Amino acid sequence: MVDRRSGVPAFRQIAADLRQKISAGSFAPGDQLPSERELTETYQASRPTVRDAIKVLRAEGLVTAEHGRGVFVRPPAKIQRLARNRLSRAARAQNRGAFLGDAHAGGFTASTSVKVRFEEADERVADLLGIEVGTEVTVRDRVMRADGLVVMLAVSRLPRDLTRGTAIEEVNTGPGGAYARLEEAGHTIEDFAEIVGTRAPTPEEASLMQLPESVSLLKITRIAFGVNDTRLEINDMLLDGERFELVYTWPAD
Amino acid sequence: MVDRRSGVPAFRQIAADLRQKISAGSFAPGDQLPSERELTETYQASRPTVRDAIKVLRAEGLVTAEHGRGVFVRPPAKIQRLARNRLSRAARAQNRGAFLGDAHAGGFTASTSVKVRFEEADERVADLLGIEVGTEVTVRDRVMRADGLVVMLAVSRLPRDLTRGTAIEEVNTGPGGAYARLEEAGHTIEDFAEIVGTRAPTPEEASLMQLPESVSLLKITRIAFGVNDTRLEINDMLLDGERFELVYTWPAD
DNA sequence: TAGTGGTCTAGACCACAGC
DNA sequence: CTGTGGTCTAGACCACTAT
Repeated sequence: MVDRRSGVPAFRQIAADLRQKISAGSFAPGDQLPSERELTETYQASRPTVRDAIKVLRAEGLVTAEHGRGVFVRPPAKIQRLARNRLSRAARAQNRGAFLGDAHAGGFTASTSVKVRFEEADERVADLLGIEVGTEVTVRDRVMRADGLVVMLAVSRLPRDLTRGTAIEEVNTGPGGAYARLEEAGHTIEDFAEIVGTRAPTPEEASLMQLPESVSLLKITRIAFGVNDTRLEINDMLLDGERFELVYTWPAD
Repeated sequence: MVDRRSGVPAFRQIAADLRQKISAGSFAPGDQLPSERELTETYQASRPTVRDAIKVLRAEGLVTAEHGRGVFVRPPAKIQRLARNRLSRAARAQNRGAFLGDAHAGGFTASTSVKVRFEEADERVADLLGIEVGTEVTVRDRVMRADGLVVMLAVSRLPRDLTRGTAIEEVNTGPGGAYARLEEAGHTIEDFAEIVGTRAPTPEEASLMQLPESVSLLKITRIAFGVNDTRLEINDMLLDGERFELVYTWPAD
């Protein structure tokens, strides 16, 4: 039950006990936990105290609560590793864009929905692309799904001068994706940079990606460099932090 | 103060109002918020409701609560970018290990505390280091501080065969850090790989890093490769996700 | 000592899911 | 309809900080 004299708050003891039962397999992935009212009996605690315990487990991503249904043990996320060589020309030559290449490697079926629009560069975009604020940019707004679930949001922006007359302004960019079209148009990609951070999802992102609000997102900004430090594209990506790992490799000098 | 008929929970309305006041500057960084008892008066809500609102702001990293003192507005996080060239031999030649090199670049004063111990490789460690389970490994357990605040936890493990008789088994590894000692001992580092993910902190990590429990951590596993795909070191690092961004660059094939 | 946040209780009513 | 989680109340006592 709960040791009232231990100095450890009751809700933490309850959380620890439930956590242990989950990892020991007493509650299997997908199982429903006892209802909050039942747990008040089990642990001889009030309902807010039991709820505080469940809040801890939710923040850890171990369980999800579904209003009107119950609290369920989340299946452990299948980690999908995204390696930097997903951007290789070899992969493009096999007709795949970056995400479809990942899907191929990860063994899941992928689909994307794309919207193309045009906008004027704001300060951040202008700075990253090395252009003037207000310059027209082509925006490709993509939602990636794996086995039907939304796993990634990506917004890429290119100076419109680079995309005019190419399939980059179409929903379907054709074999090899936008990078292949860029290089066909004579804009060779010399280097990539990725800036990786993490943040909590906005409520809209949480519902779109069907995530509990407590899960954190991996935020990646990729910059594609051309010759002479020109910037060809920036791509802002958001991934479910529990489902993805990123792998980077480089030679030691 | 709180619109009871809007359908929006009271604690979210209160959180939104306080958030707005913070971003508008009514409460400046470092300022103390009104006490929970005062806020119950202001918003005509019970104390648990007010506390739920504050919990939201804590989860967002906007405020911190200090027991017995009050709730304070957190200074906005200064993003520190860690670039892959932090591991260059050039930086080591300037007498700095990776973290102190970062500190130098970031303009903050850094300190570390180190504990060295020895243990037998568990399954994960053995797999990553390419050794047998149970092989003795040297463990360097480090806590990094910047301007006094804990910003990073790092645990690196090396096969003990590589470290015997070197300063890697000492608390102070000497100029250039453990990587410099490895190379002096003839173990040239050929490549690095980093696996980047994110997760919630355990309660212990949260208190050690003085973070709200709901903030997410960047989790990095670095592998240092020697010749012929041998593994020289694995380094498990945890960083405050709000304060750090990682930068990786590579040529486009 | 007074004021602060941390924890906890024993209820209440609501919204949602499923039979 | 019943059972679930979501929200909320009006208190209470404790632990910590500062004076």
